[in-house]
Amino acid sequence: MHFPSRTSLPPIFNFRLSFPAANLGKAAEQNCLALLETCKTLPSLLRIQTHILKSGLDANLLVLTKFTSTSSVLGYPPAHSAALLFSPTAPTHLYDTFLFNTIIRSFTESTHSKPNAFVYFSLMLRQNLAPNNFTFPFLLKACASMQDLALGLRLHCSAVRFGLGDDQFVRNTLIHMYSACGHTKLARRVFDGTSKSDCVTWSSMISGYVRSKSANQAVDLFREMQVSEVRPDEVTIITVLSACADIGGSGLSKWILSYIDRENVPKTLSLSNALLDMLAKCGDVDTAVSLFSNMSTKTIISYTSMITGLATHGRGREAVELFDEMMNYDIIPDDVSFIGVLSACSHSGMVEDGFRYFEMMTGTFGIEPKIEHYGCMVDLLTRAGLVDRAVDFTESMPVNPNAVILRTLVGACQVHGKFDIGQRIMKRLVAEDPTNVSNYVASANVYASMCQWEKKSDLRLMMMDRGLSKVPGWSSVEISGDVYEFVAGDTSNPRWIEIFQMAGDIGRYQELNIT
DNA sequence: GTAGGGTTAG
Repeated sequence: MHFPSRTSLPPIFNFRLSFPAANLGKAAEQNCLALLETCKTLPSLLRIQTHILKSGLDANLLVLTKFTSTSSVLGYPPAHSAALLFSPTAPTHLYDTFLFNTIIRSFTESTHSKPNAFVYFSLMLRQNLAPNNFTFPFLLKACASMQDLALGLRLHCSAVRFGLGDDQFVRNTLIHMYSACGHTKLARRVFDGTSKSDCVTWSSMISGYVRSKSANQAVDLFREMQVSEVRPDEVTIITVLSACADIGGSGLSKWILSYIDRENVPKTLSLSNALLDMLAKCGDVDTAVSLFSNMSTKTIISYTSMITGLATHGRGREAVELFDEMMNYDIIPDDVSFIGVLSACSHSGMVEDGFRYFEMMTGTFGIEPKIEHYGCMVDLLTRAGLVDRAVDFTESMPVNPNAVILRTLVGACQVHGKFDIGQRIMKRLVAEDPTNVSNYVASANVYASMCQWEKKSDLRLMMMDRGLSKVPGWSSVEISGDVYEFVAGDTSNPRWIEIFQMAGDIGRYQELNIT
């Protein structure tokens, strides 16, 4: 049988097979090999492959090598390379959709070899094997995590061509794929075209809205779901909880809390984590703390949510203590938890502690700092009034500062009267992203505090010249359970009088220091 | 052997 060369593959799926360099520890690798030695049949090999993948190791190279080295059992010819598994001399009667699906899934579950899934998809098509309703969800999921919309669209077409466009699993994964690629509208189109929606269909679309920062739409859709026949499950509730966390509406969060009690939604680890985060983000830190202390198992996510929650409410000392407690329980901190602890230091003026944790991150845990971590450090220094040190730090960073960091610096220069440095960074900021309005606003504030009104209006002209306008800041209030968004002077909402009164009340409470 | 979920600087 003629076997296609890589170059004759359809160009849309023309990926090159690639394997990451050995990314297993030596002990783990030995362990895998020992396990693989015990396989004698294809099903046992597949079982062990699944086991290895579930243990979080990117073991595809090992597994595929094993496919070839167990050739006497499986009937494959010996080969040195995994890519030769499907060599021209391999007995093609062993090829079936199930085998390809298994290989495709193993690649989609790996961290560094996802594109290989598409190589095998191409090979599968070339063998005239029809993909089934298991194949597309695997591929679409890989597509979603690679955020490759073009590829996703082609897969969608392909699924339709194979008569799987209406399959429930395929449709649900399509919704996820489109929203993961940032196209909520396309996701919604698939959602609206679904004749029979199940719980996953609704949850996928709701989480799509949460992902695109449209929490209100997520909640609206959840309300629609309740009218429909479909019952939400634990995952749906977790998704709605994260929408509540984004909105910050306390009535909504109270409602969801009573819903969880009423419907006896089991308080699993994931649900408790989502609940904890929602409570902390909605300002109910004390309830979050008591929930956290009552949790029987706590993961790195539980700790990070709690640390971040404490940090944003100025309880930096407690956040730092919790971080240390976490390490005492042998939970290894990750990059996200370091963002939490660094921001705790920053919000509570703990400069030296911040530097200690920053060094611990690289020194003890070998975590490469990301731009967010550098951002925390710049924030830490500027909040403490150490503007010069912040500027030096920015210049010594191995990565270029992004607009967020530059805006932080410009703001600090304005507050602390470092106008000359401020102006220098300002120019860089506007050059960095000339379409971002907040860059001009940050710069205009510096000129304003220097009373250089002409320069400020020059900036304004430059913005108009480039077709930019300042987006008004909007606020939101909650009146009897509904969250209303409004801008200054906005009377378009039928309840604007109440909104204004409440906004006024909030202002007075602040003046009187009542919360 | 399939799909959706919880933590990320200002």
